[in-house]
Amino acid sequence: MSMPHRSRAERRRATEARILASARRLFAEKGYERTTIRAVASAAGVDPALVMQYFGAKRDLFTRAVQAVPELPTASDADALTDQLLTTLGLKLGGLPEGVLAMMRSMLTDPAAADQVRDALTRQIEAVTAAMPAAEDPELRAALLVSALLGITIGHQLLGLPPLRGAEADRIVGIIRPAVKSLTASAD
Amino acid sequence: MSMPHRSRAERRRATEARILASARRLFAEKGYERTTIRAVASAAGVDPALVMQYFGAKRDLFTRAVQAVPELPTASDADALTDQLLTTLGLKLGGLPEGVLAMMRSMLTDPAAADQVRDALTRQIEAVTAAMPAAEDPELRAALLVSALLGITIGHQLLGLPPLRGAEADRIVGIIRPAVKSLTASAD
DNA sequence: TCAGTGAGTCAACAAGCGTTGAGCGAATGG
DNA sequence: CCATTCGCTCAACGCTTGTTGACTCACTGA
Repeated sequence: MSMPHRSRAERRRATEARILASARRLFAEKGYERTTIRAVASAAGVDPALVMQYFGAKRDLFTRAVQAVPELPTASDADALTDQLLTTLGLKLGGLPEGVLAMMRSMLTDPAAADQVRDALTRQIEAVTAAMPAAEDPELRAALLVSALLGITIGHQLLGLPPLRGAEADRIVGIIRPAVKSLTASAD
Repeated sequence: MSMPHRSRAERRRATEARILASARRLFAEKGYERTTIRAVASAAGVDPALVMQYFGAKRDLFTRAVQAVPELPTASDADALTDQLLTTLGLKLGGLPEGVLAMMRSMLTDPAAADQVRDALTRQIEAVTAAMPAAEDPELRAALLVSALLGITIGHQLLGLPPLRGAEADRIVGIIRPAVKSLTASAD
């Protein structure tokens, strides 16, 4: 059934990956505080002490579990910007990676996660500001736009708001896109 | 200096109120899990056991601390609806009550808080849906609208996103209101 | 074959948590 | 003035948590 004989290094990397995957899943599901090392270990079929041995401390495990997907290239025109926003916040391409969900889940109750999200969103806001034609208050408008999309992501992926829960991403994007475009354009 | 002689009942109600206020502040600041009974008691200048004696259990204290402000009357026309939405999500009238902030702070990591927020938002969504002219997908549009405003509230009150942090509510409302109105109207 | 490495387990620690029951001491009311 | 109530504290409980050090034992490489 299983792979017959793997080298020690292979097995080690496999267990480490299994632990990391369990950690990501649980962090995304329950957040930092309510996820215990014991639960991660048990989900990975391993002793709690091994988790510490491989990752050092719970905080380090969390850091490893949520370390960001590579930054998207800065969009130049409004259409590309819209797509970038929708993708970054997981409204396209079948949801967000579990690590990002874990970070979002913990951002309101864990200061470290809050800092990380704040930084990421600030970068997004700067990109949107730069790509925005000379409207009044471009920074504020960009921040409001990004926050609004964040809220939709939360309602959809983290809170499971009934009408959003069942809706496919395409229908959501279909409704949002024109609104986003009208906000990034200079007209109000 | 202080009130000279208060009755026993008065003093008791005063301490109970002090405990509840401390609980609200800490729950709003740190969320359910990271707020300890000991911290609440210490902030209220009181022994932890007294908190239990007055409120029964930590969960009950939380319930008391976040019990909702009275529901707003359902708006009939689009303008009133917009105002109601902006007010409910704390974007008008100088921020949200601390109990609501506490509920929001905990909604991603505490299942009970999540349920309560989901219910409150669902009611809001139903109100918006009902008040919306016959557009396509009114429920989905309403849910997206409410989620977007929720996101703005989070970015503003809970995350403290730099460009939103300094902005007064009036400027934010000034930018949002036309967008909300254009979304609640039937045109897309 | 055999010392040695290293993956993984076991048992325990200290700290912090929610929660409890007994007790103190001042205000109360007759 | 005395017995009682009651707001409040004290000290401790049982439990869970992150974390650690010693141990086991299968596999490695010479």
